[in-house]
Amino acid sequence: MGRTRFADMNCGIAQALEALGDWWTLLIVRDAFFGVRRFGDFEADLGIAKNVLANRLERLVDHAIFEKVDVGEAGPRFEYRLTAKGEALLPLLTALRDWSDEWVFGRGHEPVIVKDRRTRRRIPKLRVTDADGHPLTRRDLRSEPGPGASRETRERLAQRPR
Amino acid sequence: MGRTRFADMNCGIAQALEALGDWWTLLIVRDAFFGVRRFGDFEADLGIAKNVLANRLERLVDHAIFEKVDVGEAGPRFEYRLTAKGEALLPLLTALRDWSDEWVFGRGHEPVIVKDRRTRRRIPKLRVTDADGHPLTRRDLRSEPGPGASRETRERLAQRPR
DNA sequence: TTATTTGAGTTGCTTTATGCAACTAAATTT
DNA sequence: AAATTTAGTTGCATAAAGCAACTCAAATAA
Repeated sequence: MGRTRFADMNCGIAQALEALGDWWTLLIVRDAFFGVRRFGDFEADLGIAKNVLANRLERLVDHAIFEKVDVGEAGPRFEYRLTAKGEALLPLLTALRDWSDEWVFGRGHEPVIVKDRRTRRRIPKLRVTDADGHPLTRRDLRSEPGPGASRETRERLAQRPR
Repeated sequence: MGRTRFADMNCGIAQALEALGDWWTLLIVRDAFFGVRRFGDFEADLGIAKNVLANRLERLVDHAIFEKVDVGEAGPRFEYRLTAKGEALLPLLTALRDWSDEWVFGRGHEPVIVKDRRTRRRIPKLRVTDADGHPLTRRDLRSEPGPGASRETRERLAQRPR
């Protein structure tokens, strides 16, 4: 039967997890954001098994998050580079780090601080806000079916208009 | 040996994935944001196996993302409720949805649209910005060791000051 | 009062994933 | 020609996920 995949779920979160939810995948993407590009560098930095790394990189290329480039130097030499779709994961990685900086390590115990290269000031934490920039919580939100909603999505949202 | 765990990595992203990175976990949290609270409701909504659901709920309670409450109605009846730490995952879920709305479904094909309950206006997409609200990309950022940085983290950031 | 139903799991078995070590292959350097 | 480097593949052991059947406690129905 294999593991249940989320690819046919009519939900953005499920779709993102289908591409990114395997063990190791987001740490590989994190490394790419730090500038890692080569198979051997991912391997050394993460301590991941070669076969698992090869599988994850293949999947990331299939999902057009990475692009595999032959840099034809000497012997088999490739680079895995972030595409625009991959670079667009910056808010996701930031949300992960924000959350554990606050709730796992605690304020004042962050291992890494991310700053604006120009101004050298910390970047503010991501917040969900209304159109005027006022912070919102789960209870302030209302989910409605969008143009791509399936019948199931419509029914579910009708039942649970929260 | 068991699967490599990320708990001892000195990195916020790794810590978040340690708590949230198992298959199904973030879909369970998503359901909780939609108001699901009972074992049977998670099960029916997700189509997840009972034993896997029980394991994920236990882990989420261990990580203080859910709180297990005996609502003592009739027979064994419990609710799994989001804690403050769990509610703080809103930006993460939003980042996941934002990303696939744009890069998987495409604009105009979103299955679900999230609005401000009061104003009925869509909530803006999350963006990583500088202190003045100007959008930043990966290349505009610089990671520095924080107060909780280990020696390894310091060395790594010194080598790769990107 | 016994039988049935409901919610919330647990147990056992099968199939995938992951971890680990050894091996391959192409091009380069010694 | 032999050794090295990079990027894998293959084979085997263990852990995780899927599935069905079973448990257990309390309420409800017959």
